[in-house]
Amino acid sequence: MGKEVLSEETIEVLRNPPLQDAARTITDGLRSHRTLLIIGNCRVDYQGRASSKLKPGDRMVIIKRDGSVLVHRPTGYDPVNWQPPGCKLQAYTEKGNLIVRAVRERPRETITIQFNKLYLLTSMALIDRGEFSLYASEEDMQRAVLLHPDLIEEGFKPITYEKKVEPGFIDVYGMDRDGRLVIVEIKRGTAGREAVLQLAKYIGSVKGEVNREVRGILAAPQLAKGAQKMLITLGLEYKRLDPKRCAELLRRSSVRKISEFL
Amino acid sequence: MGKEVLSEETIEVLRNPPLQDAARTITDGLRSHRTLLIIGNCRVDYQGRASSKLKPGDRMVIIKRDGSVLVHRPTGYDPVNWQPPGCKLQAYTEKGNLIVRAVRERPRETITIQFNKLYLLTSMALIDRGEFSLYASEEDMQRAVLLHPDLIEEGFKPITYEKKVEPGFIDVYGMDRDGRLVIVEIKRGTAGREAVLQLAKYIGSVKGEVNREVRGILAAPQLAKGAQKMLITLGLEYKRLDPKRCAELLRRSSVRKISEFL
DNA sequence: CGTGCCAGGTGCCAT
DNA sequence: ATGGCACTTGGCACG
Repeated sequence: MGKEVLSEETIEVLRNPPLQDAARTITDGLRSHRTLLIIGNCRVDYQGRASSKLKPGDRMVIIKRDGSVLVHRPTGYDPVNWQPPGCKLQAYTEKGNLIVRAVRERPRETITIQFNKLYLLTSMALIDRGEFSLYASEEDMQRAVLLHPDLIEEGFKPITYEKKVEPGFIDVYGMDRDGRLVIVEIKRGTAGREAVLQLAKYIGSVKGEVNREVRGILAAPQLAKGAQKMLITLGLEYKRLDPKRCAELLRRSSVRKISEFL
Repeated sequence: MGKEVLSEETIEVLRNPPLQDAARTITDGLRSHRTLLIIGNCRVDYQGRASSKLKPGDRMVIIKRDGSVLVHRPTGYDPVNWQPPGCKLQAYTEKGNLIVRAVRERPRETITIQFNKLYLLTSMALIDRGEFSLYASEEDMQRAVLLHPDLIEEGFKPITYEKKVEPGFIDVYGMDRDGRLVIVEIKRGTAGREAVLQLAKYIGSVKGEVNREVRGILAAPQLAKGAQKMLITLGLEYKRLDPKRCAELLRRSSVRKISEFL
């Protein structure tokens, strides 16, 4: 797989450009579907499902090649104004201002950005084919196990989750098909010796309370080398549990609240 | 009111900077709470409520002065990775890469951005005190109803708004021309089954308290198909209410404070 | 297409 | 801190 590097020519930077020049560069950029970044002082109007007015201030405007538009203030996670992908754009000067207008059909919405000064204009041909993967959180995996106990083993029946014992909280606490107590420790990533130790501590604690056999199962996508040895030594078990599969299972189920399970 | 213009010195632009220089500029920028814009080739890791991996590609990273972080790909409305305001940041080089790490406590979440090449680095002191106003929100609709109760029906008299009952808050609570209690639930978009359910819950709660007839009216611009059926089944009513029209009515009236109505 | 449902939702305001 | 809920929610899956 070759590394792709952007050549210098594919990124154009104008500092404090005259608005006329800016309009031309933006129009060119829009035509060739480049990514545009406009930083300057502007006001913004929005008309659509709702409507809004934003008085002048310094903002960053991102125009992506799929036609999405983001207007960002210097604070906050959310864009103050925006347009989702697929809208039609135009840029021009009018009465000494640079106007950028983005129109979306269905629903009909318009945002109009009016710059009186540009600090920076960047027109870029960014290349991004990097794969993105999102994995479930440990909480999600816990939910999945409660919802589908067979993920641990056939006949497993959860009794509680996050059960408090002396050393901490047991992820899932239940019973196997033969009525033996089972403690499940879930890890989202590769489970190391530390996880095994954690599980062992819980088992010790529970054994001290109930005085009968207690099984311990470490559920994780992968087991570190040293961890396997340790598991065997301590008489504990391992069950492969894939975060991605857990996430899929949850997506299919409509149960959201963890408290609805038991 | 004087117009504020950013002086040229308050915006620093580095093109294709060595990563060492970039790390220094970013660290300085973080300390002085400037807005940072980093464009380059990077991979991103996220660990927190969930976890994610993003393989290398060209991205735009915005670091705002409140500690929010946005990683944007060249397409899409959403940032591929992010951190809400208030997180702790650091930047440094390691093995020839520029690392930017943003950590949030409660919930503990970390994103790590690893650049192998920067195309552009901008450090800015943006000034934005422009007021933002949004019209035709659900709050506007509520205000409009309080100001012009006839929007619901002739003779409707509001008693309270945002009345707290067991399951939540009643948007508008009042009485019809015949002295029957009325609960109004307002939605600014198409009202679905969920909205009907919400209304039904409030009615149940109020009926349990007052032991007399209670009408329920769902006010929204549109009713989803399944919702209509459900409304009829539950003996509830629908009143068309347009957010834009509400905003219009408010503009004509000069009453702004919602507390001045009752 | 509309309708429903999830999101690393985020944000705002209440107790 | 937790709860309730709106959002120009946006996004996706599904009938």
